[in-house]
Amino acid sequence: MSANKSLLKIFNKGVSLPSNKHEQLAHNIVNILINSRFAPNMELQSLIPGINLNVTYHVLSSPSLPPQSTLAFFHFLRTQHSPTAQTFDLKAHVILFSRLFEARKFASMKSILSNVVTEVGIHCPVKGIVSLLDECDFNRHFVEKLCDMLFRVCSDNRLFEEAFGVYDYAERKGLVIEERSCFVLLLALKKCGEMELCLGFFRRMVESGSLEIKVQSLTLVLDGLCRRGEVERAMVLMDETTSKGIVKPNVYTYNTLLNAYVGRKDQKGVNEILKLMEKEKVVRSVATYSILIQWYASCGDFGEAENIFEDMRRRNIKMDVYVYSSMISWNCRSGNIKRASALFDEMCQEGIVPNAHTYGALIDGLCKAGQMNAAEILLEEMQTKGIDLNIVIFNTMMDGYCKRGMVEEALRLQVIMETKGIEGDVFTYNILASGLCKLHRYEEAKWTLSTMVEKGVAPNVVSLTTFIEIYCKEGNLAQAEWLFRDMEKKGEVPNVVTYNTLIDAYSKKENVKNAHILKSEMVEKGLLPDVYTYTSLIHGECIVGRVDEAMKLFNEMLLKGITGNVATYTSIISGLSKEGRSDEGFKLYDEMIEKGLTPDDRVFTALVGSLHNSSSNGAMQQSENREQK
DNA sequence: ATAGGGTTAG
Repeated sequence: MSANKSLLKIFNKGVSLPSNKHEQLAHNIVNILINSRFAPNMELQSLIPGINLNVTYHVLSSPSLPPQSTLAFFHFLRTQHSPTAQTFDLKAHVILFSRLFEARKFASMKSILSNVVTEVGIHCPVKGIVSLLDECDFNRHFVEKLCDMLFRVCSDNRLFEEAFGVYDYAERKGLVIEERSCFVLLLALKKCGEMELCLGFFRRMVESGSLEIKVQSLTLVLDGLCRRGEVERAMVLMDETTSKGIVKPNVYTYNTLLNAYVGRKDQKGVNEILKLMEKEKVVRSVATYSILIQWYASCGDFGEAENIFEDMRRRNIKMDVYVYSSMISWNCRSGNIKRASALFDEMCQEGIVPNAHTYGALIDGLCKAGQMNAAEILLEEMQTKGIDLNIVIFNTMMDGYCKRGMVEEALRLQVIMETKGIEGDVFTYNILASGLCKLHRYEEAKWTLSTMVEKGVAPNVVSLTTFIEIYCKEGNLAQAEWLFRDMEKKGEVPNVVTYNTLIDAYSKKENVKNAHILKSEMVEKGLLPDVYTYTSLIHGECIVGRVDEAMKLFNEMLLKGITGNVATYTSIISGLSKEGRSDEGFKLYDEMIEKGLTPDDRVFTALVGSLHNSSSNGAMQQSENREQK
């Protein structure tokens, strides 16, 4: 009711006299609308040329017209083009909003507001609406609601400047923006990666004092910080807000922080959160257990991961598709495909429906184990169950084929994928290129990597490293080195693998000097040499006959806590054998067995060969003893 | 409303 009083006030402002004529026309229109049961008709259409803004204001604010008809009239104006005058503007919108507000038609209000805010034709719609609200003496509840809605619409449309403007206005006028709306802004800011703004706004929310901060808002901000690696800042923020009793963290909050610490392998942090949860008597959820499984599995402690899983059963925690997918994935990664498959069957029996992630994990496991037939069966099962094959599944299958040298099958899948309307991504092209490279089909590999650029897919470090690898394999180290340096100029950062690729190439070309230079360079850049770096260098030193240098590198590697793999031992044992140092060779062979590594033929050949060069017969004796075992 | 799961190069 009081909204109508205000309407007349707005209406009178800036209306040029005489308005009688306009008033009369408005009156006629209202009558036509009422008589036509509020549906615009031909008669109304004929009046269009006479309608101007003043007429519109009158019609929209007419108390005798029900809000539904006001809305109908508004839509009618939008679809008609007047040859003589503008028929509606921001002010008309605001009048309409006040009518819709009266009728509590909030959904219509919001959708029209959203159109206004995003419409290209209107200059500064948000500022315009705010100043209209400011100038006119509207019902306070209406202004508050419209501000809240405007704020939310701006947030939804990522118009952050405007949203802040509305918030400033509301704050100045003492109007309340709902917490839920603030949450929408926080969410949008986080999604856009605007974490500083997000955090800043959260602080404003806290400082406003008039808002009851919900735990969801806090958790969202903490998660945003954690995802940027700023767990410490997140912890400080949680301390600040919880110690003042502003908001109480729940299991989601703790899971967020726990997950962040797990992600950075921070044992102390993990323990701290678990302790806090216990202290605050926050009960662990399925997600908490899921994160703990991740924690133990990523530390390589699969036994403890299984224990957690069993513990969940004992505690009657309801399992879900996340826990099973994670367990399946970890079992696949640790090479236990049987267990992974059993878990898959088990979840189905328990009525937990596997989704694309679950299938993805198992298919990847099967592909990596070389069981392409089983993977194909699962792929078909997905289709019969109506689970959409996504690009990750296709990439996984393609990689499986490539790893087995079945590039044609991978290419066939690429075609199927494209006919399904899924365009290849950077993974697809990298997988195909490396598959071709493995088969020494370098021209096709290069062609694949060039095609991706034409298709608008930006190459990443992996693509460029593969390119470098191709040049290396072709024996064109100059071109490889050029691409490597050019990559840095382009702002792409070479990683450990990139360096390893070149180091390996130089080592194999017996240019150990350059290989060492690259190793120093990567260390300078803060990249940590890994088992591949050392293996390449050791191999390089061995083939140029500097076995002592190789041994030095080998010990340096162990000192850094890096364990050698089959290739490392093979290289060093071969190197020692060639020099006839069979005692040392056998010693390393034992070490290798102790570490659970399976030696391949090359190791045996080398060791047997070493005996011919060896002056020690003890070694021969040892070897015979071994064979008896 | 906020948290947890699957893919790539040596």
